[in-house]
This record gives sequence, structure tokens and C-alpha cells, in this order.
Amino acid sequence: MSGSSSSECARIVRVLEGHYGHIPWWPGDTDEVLIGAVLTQQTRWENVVRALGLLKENSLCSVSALYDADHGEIERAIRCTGFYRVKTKRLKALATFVIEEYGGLALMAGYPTELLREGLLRVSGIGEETADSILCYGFHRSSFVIDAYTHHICGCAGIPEQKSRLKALFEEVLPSDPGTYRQTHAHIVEYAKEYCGKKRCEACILMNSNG
DNA sequence: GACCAGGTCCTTG
DNA sequence: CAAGGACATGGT
Repeated sequence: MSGSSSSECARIVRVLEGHYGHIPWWPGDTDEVLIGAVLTQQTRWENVVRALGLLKENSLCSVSALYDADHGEIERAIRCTGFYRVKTKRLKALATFVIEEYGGLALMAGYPTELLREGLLRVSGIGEETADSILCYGFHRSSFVIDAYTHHICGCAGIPEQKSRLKALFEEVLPSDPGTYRQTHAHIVEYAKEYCGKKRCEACILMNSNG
């Protein structure tokens, strides 16, 4: 608890890897990851899964289908994720970006990570976390995701930094391998869900006392 | 019934 | 630039 921030990051990565090992996380094709990344904004993943199921039943679970769909039918399918009106607009904006700027996901996949990230951040409703989730889980790029859980856990571990700083720290510490990026983020979120209660956060106690 | 969830945008100070 | 509110449904 007295090391540099980057060594603290490395410690988190090491400890959680030992604790969880490999866990499957965010399976699904690129279309599904893009859509899920928007739907999960400020929303429980279980509700996102339901919405993805409804989208599939209505043949709407793809970027190209959303591009063609009416707002009403999208809203109906994703209502259970909350913020359904604004999320429908965001999905439409994202689909429009992918189709009109790149001609589809397959072509988009041929471009470098930084270019894609800049583009995604220009889409209304796509912020840093959503963009990085799309890059990391949808396009298998080494772009580390800092979400609320990660931010919180880093605070527990004695790294009270801004999200942008944390992203740089993890990217400095991790090997440049997309699989490791995905796995590490998954570990952190699983750990947070397991140990961060509402009233008292057990993770803060565990991570400070011991490695 | 209050409180929170794997954010982002817009408005204020 | 930091802080606060809006967006909305579903679970505890």
C-alpha cells in the first residue's frame, strides 16, 4: 500500500488473476457487443441480456438491422434496460456511424485502434467507457476499460486517480494482449460485484490489509 | 418506498 | 474544469 501507482495496478492484476483464473466474459459476436455496450450504460447486465434476447427475437440484434429499424420497435425491445428513449437514439447513432462511415463492421475491423476510438467518441452517446468496451470486447483491441467498478476498486486499493489516468496506468502495466485486457477487466468487475456491498465495502478492507 | 445499476450529455458555478 | 440533474426500468 505504499508502492507506486503502477505497481499497485500490477498488484491488482496479479492478485485477481490468481484468485479467479480464466473466466468467460462478454461472449457474443461484434454486433452483440456493440449493442450491449450501449444498453449496459448505468444498467444491470441481466437486464441487458433480456433486451438482447428480445432484439434477437425481432431480428434486430445487428448493426445493420438497427440502422433500418424504426425507433418504436427498438424502444419496445430495449425498454427493460431503462433510459430506453435515449438509448434508442444512441443505438441509431452508432449504427449510422458504422454503416455510413465504414460500410459495416467487417470493414471497420480493418482500421487501427486509435482511429476507431476517435470516431466512436464523436458518436453522440458513446463516451470513453463505451468506446473502450467496444474496442476491447467487440474488436479485440488493447484498449483498457475503466468503468465505475474499476474506478471504485482502484480507490479501495489505494489508487485514487481519475479514470483517464487509471486507463493509462493499466495500459502501462499490462502486456499488449487483448485477451489479457479483457480478462483483467472481467476479474475486476467480478471482484467488485462479489465484495462491494451497499453499506460497507469489503473489498476496501481486503485490498488494503493484504495482497 | 428508498436506493442503486458495467454512462453520457447538458447546464451551471 | 467540477458538480449536479436528466434520462427510466427493474431488482433488493
